[in-house]
Amino acid sequence: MYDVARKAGVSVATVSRCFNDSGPVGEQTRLRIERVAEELRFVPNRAAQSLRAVRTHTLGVVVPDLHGAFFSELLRGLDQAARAHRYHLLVAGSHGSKDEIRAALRSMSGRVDGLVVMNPDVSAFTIEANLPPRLPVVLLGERDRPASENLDTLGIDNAAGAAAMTRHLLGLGHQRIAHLAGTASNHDAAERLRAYRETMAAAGLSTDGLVFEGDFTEEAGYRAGERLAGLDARPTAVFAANDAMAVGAISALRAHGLRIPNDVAVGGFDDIPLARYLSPPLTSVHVPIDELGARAVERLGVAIEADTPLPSRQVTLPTTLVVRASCGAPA
Amino acid sequence: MYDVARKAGVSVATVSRCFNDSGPVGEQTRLRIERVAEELRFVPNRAAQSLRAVRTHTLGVVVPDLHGAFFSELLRGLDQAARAHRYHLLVAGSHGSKDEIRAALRSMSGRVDGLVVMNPDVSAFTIEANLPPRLPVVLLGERDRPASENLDTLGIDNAAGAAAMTRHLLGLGHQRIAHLAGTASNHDAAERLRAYRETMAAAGLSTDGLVFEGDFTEEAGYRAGERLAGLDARPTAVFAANDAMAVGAISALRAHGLRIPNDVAVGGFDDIPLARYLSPPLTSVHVPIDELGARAVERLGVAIEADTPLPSRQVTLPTTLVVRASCGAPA
DNA sequence: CTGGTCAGTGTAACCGGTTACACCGCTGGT
DNA sequence: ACCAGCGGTGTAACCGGTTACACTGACCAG
Repeated sequence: MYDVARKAGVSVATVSRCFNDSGPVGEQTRLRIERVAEELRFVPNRAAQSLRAVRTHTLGVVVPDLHGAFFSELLRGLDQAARAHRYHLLVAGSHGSKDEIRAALRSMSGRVDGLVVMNPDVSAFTIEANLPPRLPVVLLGERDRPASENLDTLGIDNAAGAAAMTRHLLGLGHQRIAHLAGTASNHDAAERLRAYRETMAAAGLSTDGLVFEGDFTEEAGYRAGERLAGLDARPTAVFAANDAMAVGAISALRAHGLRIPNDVAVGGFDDIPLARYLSPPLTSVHVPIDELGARAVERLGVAIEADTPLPSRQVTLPTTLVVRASCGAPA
Repeated sequence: MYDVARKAGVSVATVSRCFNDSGPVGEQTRLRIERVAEELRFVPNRAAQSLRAVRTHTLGVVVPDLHGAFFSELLRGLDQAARAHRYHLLVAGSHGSKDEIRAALRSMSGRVDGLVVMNPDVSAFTIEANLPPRLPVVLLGERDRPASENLDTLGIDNAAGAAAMTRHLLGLGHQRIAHLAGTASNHDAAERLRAYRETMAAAGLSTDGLVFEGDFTEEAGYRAGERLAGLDARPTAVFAANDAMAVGAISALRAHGLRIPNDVAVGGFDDIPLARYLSPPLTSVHVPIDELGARAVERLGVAIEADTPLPSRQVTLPTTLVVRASCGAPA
């Protein structure tokens, strides 16, 4: 900037004002500065700007993984909302490791105005300890009540969704309904499993030997599907804790010559965009993923704008059952 | 930091040295500083650090969209590679608009050490004009030769992949092979279409009425599939310019009572992770998406480390045909 | 003619760190 | 006894912008 100022024969203050419309600049001067800036390919240094302005116009996002349809959707929702509020996104994958979350959070300090954190296993306490005191944070799908005022919590109604799916399958006459569980340490996964168990129990049915461990990947779904296909008392329905595992399970069941939904009915969770295009279209529990992102950004935007700590709230978004062909329900 | 220094009874220099191991600090002093820092929840301001150090340990990523399996995979590849090199990721979606690309690029200045840009329609020139002169940039899938020394180009062999797929379908005896084209302005899409046309022509076959416009989405694939199903001289095979459209097309064809691959053979492009789990598993052209990310980060890392402009290169990664069941080839 | 207003501009402090350099006191070799 | 070397520490300049404040000259109302 100093170079631009010198070459244009003005001071840095004038250049700054010219670029930000933050004060009167003579027409001639403005033109001269703009020409020189282009010539020198001057682009303001955002780090310096945010240092001085204390505003970065950037939101940080920390998610366990960048992989898969769910996070892709989430990121899209966040991106859209962020753009609408004129924010940029600084993204980090934490890969579930506490050290990496720590590093990711610390790397955000001073570079973001607010933070969206999805933390499967790490406590809110750990998050706070690695962040500057007054930074607004929205936690996605957190189990515990937030520890401080700056933490806001946004989750989805896992239990209601899982219960609805289980009841739906029960309503179709299924008795042996298997569950492909998600990553054990994950809160969402645990909730879905719990609701499945409770709903089955409420119907007087046992879940012994019907719960298969998984980790939310297609591969885990495939492996579970294979084991399931070989069972003596084969379940007549499968409720996967997410759509990716449902896809994997269907693939394995098909490979074993079983028809969906005739031989085995299948339901998923998340309702990823792809679900409706699968064959058969996948019955799933719709999660308003993009709304999750939109709400998170919204909350942060308000807190940042007002420069006031986030009033600690806990919001749970509803989930809805979306019936398609994979469960064998009549159209 | 000043507060920490005062409370610990030392100067800011000592606090800095303590945090970065950049100089000797007495054992007692170190303990005292660490205790105070934790108490005050002091986290160093990265913006200030990078301003002084001129290093940000962050790579910028500008992609047309954050949505879909392809970008999800790309982001994952970039994230993995970045982590391996101890870099963070600053992500922006450009949404194909020139203004947004401009804004995204300008927002990166001073916040990243290097940049990965995927620019479907915008010229390398536009990119350079909105970036500081010496910033290393890797262009993903760019058409033109880069304009400057700092621009590196990384692409995939679209033509070879599309030709291989077309030849494969021809080899299975198909004559009326339709093509679901990607976004018209997109370079990859154009290349795939061109190679398809040339391969068909080389086999003495016409492509009149066999090319359907699309935009890389499942929905576009579905719509094309519907039109295709209703055709009098229905194509016996479909080559979609990406897997998402293949999925959509399959869904539509199935909805019209057609069997895959018996009635219509289908091939895709990208080989997204899901492809193998579809029913039937999708024949596709494998694109080393994660390697794309890894290579890009690698190149940037070298240029940053050496603090020398990127020797302008143009690298094209090979693509390979992956035959699965959706094309009806014998196992 | 004078004082106030305002467009247009420059000077310098400041944001929050890093680091070159200076300084002090102690140890140990000669 | 003297000086080099080193551990431990402080001072202040610097990174690249923003902005409060001061200043100048033109214009205008009283």
